[in-house]
Amino acid sequence: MAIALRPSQALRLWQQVALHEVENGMPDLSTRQLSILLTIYLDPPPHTVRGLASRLNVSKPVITRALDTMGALELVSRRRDDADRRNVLIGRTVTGALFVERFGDVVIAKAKELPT
Amino acid sequence: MAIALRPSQALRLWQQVALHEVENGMPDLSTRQLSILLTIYLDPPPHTVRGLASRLNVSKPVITRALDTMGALELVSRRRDDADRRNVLIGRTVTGALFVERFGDVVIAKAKELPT
DNA sequence: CTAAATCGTTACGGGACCGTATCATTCAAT
DNA sequence: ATTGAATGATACGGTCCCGTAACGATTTAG
Repeated sequence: MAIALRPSQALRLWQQVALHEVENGMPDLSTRQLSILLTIYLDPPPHTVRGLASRLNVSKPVITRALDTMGALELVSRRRDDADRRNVLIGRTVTGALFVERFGDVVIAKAKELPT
Repeated sequence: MAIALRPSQALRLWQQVALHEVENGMPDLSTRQLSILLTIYLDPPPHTVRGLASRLNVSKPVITRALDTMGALELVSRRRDDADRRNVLIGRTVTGALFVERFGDVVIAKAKELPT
């Protein structure tokens, strides 16, 4: 079933989650980075630079740079595709899985606290 | 009443909203910037640099820089406090109000599309 | 009236990101 | 074998942001 949100609830939910992330010193990911990270963890693999770039309607260097940064944070991994060695397959990491899982828990918790 | 979200719904909602923002070329705000913007528009004024800094548990320059950037985007405004001219009062703008309102609509729309 | 405290901004060196253009590597087709 | 296309990374100049420290302006305290 679909989730029905009123405007004040939708915005308050986003604010509470964002505030929680900032207050707790989580990585200050941009909307782009977050969309890439969540796509990697939610959509079925394989994920490639070109695929993500066209999915998000951005250039390839944007994806490469985001992967550089999130790779340094160990949120995602990169490995060559043995079948076609031009491709880079983007994968999940333990750290990234924990981050995403925890993030989902924060959303759920803040949604539960929303006033009527 | 509280909103009950399952983990897959919570994460999928965030992904869909983030993807929508990126695809449509909206400003690529960081989590910090978003939390500041939403706090200005959702919490009762007055808002000051020091108040936001302590609310978010970050340093004052972080707030100043975020206000610089979002001010250039005309999402927020700054004016001196006549009562105490050390203070800067942070206010809303027409552009910012439209942005926030539209963002809320995106959240609501994506929540409505969530699979059960 | 002077000294301390407060507020927001700026300075600094360093890192991350931008868009565009170009690159090396790899594969596919002739 | 050679050409062409495709993939991801890199180079470039420029902008934004970081954390720390200092700063000017203003208010408050003694």
